[in-house]
Amino acid sequence: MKYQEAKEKFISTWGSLGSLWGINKAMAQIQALLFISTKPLSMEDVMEELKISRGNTSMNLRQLMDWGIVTKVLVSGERKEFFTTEKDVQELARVIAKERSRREIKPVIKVLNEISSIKDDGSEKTKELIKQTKALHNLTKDADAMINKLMDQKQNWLTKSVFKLMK
Amino acid sequence: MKYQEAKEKFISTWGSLGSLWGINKAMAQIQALLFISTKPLSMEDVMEELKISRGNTSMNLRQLMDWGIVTKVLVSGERKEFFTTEKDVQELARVIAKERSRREIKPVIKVLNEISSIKDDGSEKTKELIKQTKALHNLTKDADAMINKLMDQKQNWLTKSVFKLMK
DNA sequence: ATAAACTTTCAATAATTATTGAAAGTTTAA
DNA sequence: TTAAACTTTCAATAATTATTGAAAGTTTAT
Repeated sequence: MKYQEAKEKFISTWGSLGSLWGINKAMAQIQALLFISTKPLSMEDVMEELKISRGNTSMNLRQLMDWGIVTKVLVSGERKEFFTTEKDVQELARVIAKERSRREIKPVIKVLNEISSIKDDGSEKTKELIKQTKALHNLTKDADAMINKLMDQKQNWLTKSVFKLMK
Repeated sequence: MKYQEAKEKFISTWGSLGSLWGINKAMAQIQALLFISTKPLSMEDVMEELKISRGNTSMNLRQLMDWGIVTKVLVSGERKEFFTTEKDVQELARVIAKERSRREIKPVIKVLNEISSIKDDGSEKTKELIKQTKALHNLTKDADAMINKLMDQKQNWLTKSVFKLMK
C-alpha cells in the first residue's frame, strides 16, 4: 500500500466511523485529514483534498472548532485562515469524551432521573417503570462518571495502573 | 408526571438516544417498550403501542434478536409469538458493549493496523501518517480491551473495586 | 473609501436512511 | 390438504440529513 492509498483509506475509514459516534462524515474526514497533515491547511486545501464544497467545509470546520478539536492558526504572510487539529490522541480522546458527555449523556441522565421520580401509584406497571428507569439512571450516571474520570487521568492511564488492576 | 406520560417520555428519549449509538429509532423504541413492560409483548402489541407498521416491527425485532437483547418467548395457549428483552441493565450493557466492539471497533482496529504498517519511504508525510495512525491504533485497541474487560466483570464493577481505585 | 480576498449563511437540491403495506411465505389446527 | 393465523420480505415512498453554490457578509490592503 502506497502513501496516497493509505491516506485515502484512513480518511474514509475515519469518516464512516465518525457517523456512528454522532458526527457527520465530512466533519470526521476533515478532522482525519488534518490529523495526518504535517502542516496547517487552508479551507481551499481541505476542499481540494476532500472534493467538498466551500459551504460544507466552512460549516464543518466551525463545528470542529466548537468541539474544541480544531483550531485556527495564523500563517504569517498569508491572508487566509489555516486550520490544525489536536495531534495528541490522548488529549483528543479526552476532549471528545467530555463533549459527548456534556451534549448527549448528561441530558439523558437528567430525563431518566425525572422519569424514575414519578409518584408510585402502587400499580405493577408503574413499579416496573420506576425500577427499570432507576436502574438505567444509575448505570448511565456511573458509567459517565467513570469514563470522565478515566479520560482525565493525564498520562497513559491505559497501560498503567487502571488497566493492570483489571487483569 | 403520570404513568402514561412518563412511559412515552422514556420511550422517546431512549429512541433518540439510540440513534446516536448506532441503532435506529424504531429499534431503540421497541427495546425501551419491552424494557418497561411487565410481560412479553406480541408484534401486534408493539405495533399498536408505537404506531409503527407490521413490516417495520418485524424487521426491527429481528435486529434486536440478532443483537441478542431481545428473545422470543412462547406463551402457552397462544399461537402468535411474544417478545421480551434482557431486564438486567448490567447484562444489557455487557451485550451492547460486546456487540459494538465486534461490529464497529474491531474492524477499525484492523484497518488502522494495516495503514500504520505501510512501508516508510522516508518522507515527512509518510512518517506522520504512520506515527498518527499507530497512535490511534494503540489508543483504540487499548480502550476496546478495557471496556470489554470492564463489562465482563460480573457484579457491579462500578460501585466496587474499579471505581474506587480511580478516585 | 474602494475593491479584492476571503468566509459565512441559507434556500434549494441531492443523497441517504427509515417506513409502509401488500404480496409471498410459513406454521398450525382441524 | 386446506385454510386461517401469523410472519417475513421488499419495492415503493416518505422522512431525514447532508451538500451545494451563489449571494451576502467581513476583513484587509492600498
